[in-house]
Amino acid sequence: MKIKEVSTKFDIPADTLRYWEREGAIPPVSRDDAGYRDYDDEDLDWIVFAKCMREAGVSIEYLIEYITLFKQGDVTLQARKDLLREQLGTIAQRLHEIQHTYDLIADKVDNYEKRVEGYHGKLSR
Amino acid sequence: MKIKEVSTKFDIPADTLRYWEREGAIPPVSRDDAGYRDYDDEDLDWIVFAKCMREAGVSIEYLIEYITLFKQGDVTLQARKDLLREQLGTIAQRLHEIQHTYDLIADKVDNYEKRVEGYHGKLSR
DNA sequence: ATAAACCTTGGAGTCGACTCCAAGGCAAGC
DNA sequence: GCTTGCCTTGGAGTCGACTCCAAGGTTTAT
Repeated sequence: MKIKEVSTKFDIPADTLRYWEREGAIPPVSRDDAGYRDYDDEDLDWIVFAKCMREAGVSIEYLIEYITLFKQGDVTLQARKDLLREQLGTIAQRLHEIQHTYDLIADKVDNYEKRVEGYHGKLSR
Repeated sequence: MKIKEVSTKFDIPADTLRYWEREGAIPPVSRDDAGYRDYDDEDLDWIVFAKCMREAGVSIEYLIEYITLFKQGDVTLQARKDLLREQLGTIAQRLHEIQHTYDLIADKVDNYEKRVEGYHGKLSR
């Protein structure tokens, strides 16, 4: 799968895919004879992983750290687990914050609902 | 309440509080005789609102838009409601993305849990 | 009345994460 | 074999959101 297809499929700019790889936020991608990126299933899994993490607000730096450990093999299993667990905590917290904001705004919208009605009532009288 | 107290109370750098105000992401803050910011309850409410929104990933630009409408009074009630509702949608989406990532990582951690056990088992044999 | 600890503004600097070239190689259709 | 369209790299540029001065005013404690 060439870079443009991947870009379209996951809705991530090709430049960003290259950037992630350059930085080491995903492992090096397979290449064809011409030196073109040719993503296999494993590469795609990493893209999905990186995309999810980025959406959840995990920094590139964290991803790099994770990949660095990954490249060192099974010796780093524990370390990777710890890293992920730490992220899990951060994400849980973020989740609660956003949940909280969601409730707050939902409430505000409700209030506006009423006020807008009242306002129109006044105008039409 | 002076800026440093507010900064400590809400754990937001004073520079950021000034920045938000400069940009118009919150309305102008009350001042004392010396020209020092002296946050009243209403000002604090705006800080809380801005903080929540920022944590939920809402851009400064959106906040400015909201404040701009707010300053124009009741004529913009409907517009403000629409704006908030739009944000609500975006935040809901973000919430689901993060939830999804949370589940994914929780799963991954579980797997690591097992693999780490196996790894240790091998070593001690 | 002087030092320490606040505060002000305007403007410059930083940082993370892209995003956009330029210069050149490869590939498919006409 | 030439055009069109994709691909490569390295490096520069952008953008949002802070973050950090410098120069100067105020307040408080000693």
